[in-house]
Amino acid sequence: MENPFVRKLERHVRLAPEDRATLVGLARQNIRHVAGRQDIEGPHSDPYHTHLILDGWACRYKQFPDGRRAIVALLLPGDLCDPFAFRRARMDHAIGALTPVTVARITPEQIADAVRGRPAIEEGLWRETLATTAIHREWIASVGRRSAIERLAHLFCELHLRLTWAGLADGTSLPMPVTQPDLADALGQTSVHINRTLKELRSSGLVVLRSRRLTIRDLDGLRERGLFDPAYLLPA
Amino acid sequence: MENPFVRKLERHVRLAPEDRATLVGLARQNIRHVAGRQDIEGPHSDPYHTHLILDGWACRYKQFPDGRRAIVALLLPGDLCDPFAFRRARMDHAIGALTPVTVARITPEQIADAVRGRPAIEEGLWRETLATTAIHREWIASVGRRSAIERLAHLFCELHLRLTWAGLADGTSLPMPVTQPDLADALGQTSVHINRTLKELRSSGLVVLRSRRLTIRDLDGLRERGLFDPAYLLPA
DNA sequence: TGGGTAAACTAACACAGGTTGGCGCGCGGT
DNA sequence: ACCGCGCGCCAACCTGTGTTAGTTTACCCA
Repeated sequence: MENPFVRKLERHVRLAPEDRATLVGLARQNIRHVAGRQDIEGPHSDPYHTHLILDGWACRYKQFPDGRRAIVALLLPGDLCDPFAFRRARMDHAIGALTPVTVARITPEQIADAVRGRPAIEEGLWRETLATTAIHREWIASVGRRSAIERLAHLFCELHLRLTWAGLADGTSLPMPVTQPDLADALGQTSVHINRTLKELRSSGLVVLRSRRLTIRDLDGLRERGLFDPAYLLPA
Repeated sequence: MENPFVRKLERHVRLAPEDRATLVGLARQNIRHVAGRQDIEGPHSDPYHTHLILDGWACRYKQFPDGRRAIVALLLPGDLCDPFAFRRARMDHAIGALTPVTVARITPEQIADAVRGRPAIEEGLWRETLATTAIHREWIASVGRRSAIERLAHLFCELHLRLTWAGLADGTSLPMPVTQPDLADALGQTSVHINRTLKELRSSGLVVLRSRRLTIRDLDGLRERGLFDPAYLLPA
């Protein structure tokens, strides 16, 4: 069973065995467990470490004074939060655990060491960063111009691919350990409407979501419903 | 009258005179003019050059098969599109001119040359890139959780600061050379509703938008209305 | 095995924002 | 000076999604 982090980087670059060993080393030190619903990094903190998600799901979110919450990114196992973030000090948002989460805390020095003399790793981290930006752009388009059902279908398609590449999906069935209010905050809707939309996706025979697991019944249909084009996720 | 590009980088790092000269040099070669409503970079192109906006406004946008358009970023004078994008080949979106635009086309080699031996420039480009990501996150939060009037107020506040830092705002009055349908596509609404919202902002005495120029009548009020916290735009 | 609790689910109603269609101004071109 | 047309603007109507207020289900712990 291979490391999701290594698997994901290998989509972008060819890694030598020593590259792989270096990466696995990063993922073994400084392990920390965070309970579900707890912050991994507070909203105004001054982060020093980068976090590598080893297990569980987390999110970046912004919270408004009146309590409204916007989830601006989902962080899955193998995702690295801001490998180069040490260049910017103050957090303008927070990182929270959606489920119980295991992370490795990595220092800027460790990253610098891992990158030094290992161009493949640097290139891989770079491409991951660019892919993350592409996901941000797609989310803006989604929340701005997709309907409720398109948005949900699109998100499911994205997560299907991301989890597949991390080695965490079982063909067409994937873990989905988040609540409906979480999905609502990620898609800019209410949990009530997420529920309605889920029902519609189910009754159209596209997906089934049960006991924290999503099963895609009709992948092509789902992609069509969500106007999903995987181009934005693909490596160059 | 100083270069907006140089001004913006100087918000992040201290530049030596030779740094400045290098940057000004980048902005002088390979000038290209693009008419309004034309693409600077097509939706599936394989870009080689980075574009530095010298004059006019542009945007990144995604277009759906049925014609819906989502503007996912606004590019103002002094903005550099993807300084490091040469690492990723295929465009998953397009870059279009909203007004007539003047750009400098910059090759990866030129960027590498400018960065070599000039750590301040590299650091500055980095921070600009991180700031861009922060803007993306804020837009996701905006479209996801802000109401129509909050969204528009927030965008105006953001543009006010960005243009001020580029040296293009006149105190509390700024150029706003985009149409209402453009604003609608940027904020995930319809132009009709943008118009309604604009009227509301006007009648509350917050802003006036006339002949492509926005005048902010009550900056504090506008920021409050848009739940605007400039933290996400600030350098570390 | 039951009781507490968080999440899933639903129905009824409310409203923000979308849709359609139309009017008129202002500006660029001839 | 006139024409054309994109854009700003507006009104009436419509609908997708939000709101409120539950009931039901599933699961954890005593």
